[in-house]
Amino acid sequence: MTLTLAPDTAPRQTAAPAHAAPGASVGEELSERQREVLDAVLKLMVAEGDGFSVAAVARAASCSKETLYKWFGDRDGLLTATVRWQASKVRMPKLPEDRLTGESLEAALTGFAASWLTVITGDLSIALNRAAVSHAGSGKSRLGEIVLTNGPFAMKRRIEPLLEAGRAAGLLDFADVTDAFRSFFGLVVADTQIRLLLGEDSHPDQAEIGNLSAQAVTKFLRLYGRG
Amino acid sequence: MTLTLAPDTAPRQTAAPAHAAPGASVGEELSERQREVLDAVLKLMVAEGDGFSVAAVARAASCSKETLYKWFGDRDGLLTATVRWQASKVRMPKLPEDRLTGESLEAALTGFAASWLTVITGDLSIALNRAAVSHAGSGKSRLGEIVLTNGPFAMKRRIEPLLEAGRAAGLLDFADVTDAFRSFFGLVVADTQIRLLLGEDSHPDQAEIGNLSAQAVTKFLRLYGRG
DNA sequence: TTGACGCAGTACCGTACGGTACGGTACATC
DNA sequence: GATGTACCGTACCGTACGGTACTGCGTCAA
Repeated sequence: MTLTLAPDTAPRQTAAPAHAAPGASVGEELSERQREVLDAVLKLMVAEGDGFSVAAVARAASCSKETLYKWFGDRDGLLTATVRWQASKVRMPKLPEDRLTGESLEAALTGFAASWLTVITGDLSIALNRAAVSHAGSGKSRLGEIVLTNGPFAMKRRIEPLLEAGRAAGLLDFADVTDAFRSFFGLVVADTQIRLLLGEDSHPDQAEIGNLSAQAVTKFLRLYGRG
Repeated sequence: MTLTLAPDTAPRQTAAPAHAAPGASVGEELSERQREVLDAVLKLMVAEGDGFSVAAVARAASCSKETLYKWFGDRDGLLTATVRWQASKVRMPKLPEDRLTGESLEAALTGFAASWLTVITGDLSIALNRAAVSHAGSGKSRLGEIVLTNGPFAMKRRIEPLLEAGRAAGLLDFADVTDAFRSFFGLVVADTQIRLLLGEDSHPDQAEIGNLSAQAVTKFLRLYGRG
């Protein structure tokens, strides 16, 4: 299921300049060529962090700076469109549709955990999170907000229904779903993300991610499972 | 207890230029005036992220740019010295010295949790972590490494002995101390740090931190406690 | 064929910043 | 009182970069 961004996009900031990022909201509104350009930006971000120049983007994407400014307004608009474009590509595992059982709940939780760990340990996610974190510092752009919306908040919104369903089915026991989510997030992510963001290069492979996920879910169920 | 940095400092990078950061290692080696300057830098980082200019530092600290360059080599040296200086100021709660009981273990863990949450939710920590994260991206300086050493790794080194002691006293049960630490970290920090780094301004106060810590420790003990 | 248009390529401009140099002052040492 | 040292304040330099303007080329429509 696609992570739709539109509903979270919030009121477009005060008096957006007329030239500002026509297709800055979702992938649908971007031309093929524009998506190519944004993919080039993504590559650059992975390779060099967000320290690249607009000229470098133009070079990498074989397009002119003028076009970049026409399409995206300014450097920030370009970054914002890039982050949105990437966010629109992220998928999450789907929820079980029929009646929950202990097994299907555990499998769904493990699927989420593994999917989440795979995303946040990816080079792309690391690069985007780094950019968002530094921009959040200088309060100049809304990258932080966007990543927050499509990162932790999106995960929360996706998982909480599953937890509620587990409770409704008598499989889970908790008073506060936010608290349960917090524990789930913590057990799954733990110190992995911050260590990667700070530059440790210990990317777990799929096997390790599988282990970590399974262990995290086991612990979660020991805390919140019923029976 | 002071967080000594020297042992973790590792081999000074290849062929350090002659002018490079004489007092860049620990607080002890900095003059009063230098510490004043670094405190000014800390203030600037909290206020503006790491986007400030060296000229701004000179202005804020009432000293000349030339002096800054003489003392710290270049802008990176200045940042590095600042991060080290701050790290040297952080204290952690001390371990119980006599025989561990269930109560003293729980109290010690809760103390650690609260202390850690207090640190990472502070404006200073957020600013420094942001700077470290962005520098880790462009691989130009060692800020990430330093923060990693004095952040997650320092916490791990401090807590693991406590966990081992708890196991030795028959109060805890785990096979892998690293795994136990991971769970502890996750339950305590959860999504708090990444949300703050991404710009959410929901700083918990001391009461909330107390609650979060107690709950985290309760869960941790439910997972790893014996009896 | 002509003209409008979109875009690549590039030259250009203003500015901000890292880093250096220099003049001036306070203080210490002989 | 002369000499040296440490430092502040500021002017200065080179450069890199954000952003704009202009030129030329291919495409498409009339």
